[in-house]
Amino acid sequence: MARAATTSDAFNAVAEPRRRDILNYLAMQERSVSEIVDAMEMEQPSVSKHLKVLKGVGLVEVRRDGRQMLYKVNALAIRPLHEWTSTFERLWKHQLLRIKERAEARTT
Amino acid sequence: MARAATTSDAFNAVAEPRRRDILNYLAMQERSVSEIVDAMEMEQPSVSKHLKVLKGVGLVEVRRDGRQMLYKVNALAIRPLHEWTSTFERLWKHQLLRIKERAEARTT
DNA sequence: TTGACATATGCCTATATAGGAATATATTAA
DNA sequence: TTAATATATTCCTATATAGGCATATGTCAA
Repeated sequence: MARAATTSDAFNAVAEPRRRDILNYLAMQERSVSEIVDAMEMEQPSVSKHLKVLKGVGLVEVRRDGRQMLYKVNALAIRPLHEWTSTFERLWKHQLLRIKERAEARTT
Repeated sequence: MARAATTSDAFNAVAEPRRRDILNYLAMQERSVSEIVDAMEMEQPSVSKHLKVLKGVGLVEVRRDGRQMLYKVNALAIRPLHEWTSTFERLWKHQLLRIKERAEARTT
């Protein structure tokens, strides 16, 4: 079997760096496709395709404004990723604590 | 061009559900490959390959113990994902607040 | 209606897998 | 040394893109 589809879930969708770039850009405010194209320095069809994937997994929402399509982030769709990573927070804090302890042991 | 390599970074590595399963399992404690195979109900070569990818991006660490290889999570490698998602936390809290406000407005 | 502007979609190609099967490598016990 | 156990690697295949290019669709202005 091949790799999982990027459209399958938010984890796959944000695995693509350009899509994270787009989400970062949209985090500031709602933007039209052409604004994204200018900011990202990507081809317009490429941006439209990435936006389609992001929309497919609910990471962005769109509304039409005349000839323009205005996209914005749906941050709630990112929360599951945040929660998954949070389950490891206890572990890395423990790691950092041990690193700190070792550093102090050396200085003492 | 094709899709980015899963070995390129942690974002790509955790995009694969089976690899997240493995990380979740290892979060509890260090495990040998065969323990992972039994727990995940996957073929051994498949597990070894996923572990190789995880190791490649620093998400797990290994040590040998006789004939066994013991893998454990390197939680610090997950922190960048957590931090990236955190940049959207303000936004989804705002969303939730608005949802709550609307709900209250209806009941009032 | 026609032309221009803003986006989306279709087509094609190169590439990177995941999984299955078979096999190689490493380590320990007899 | 040899057999057995534990993992890793190789080979092969089906599949899912991302990006480039051309083109279709949608909307507004004249």
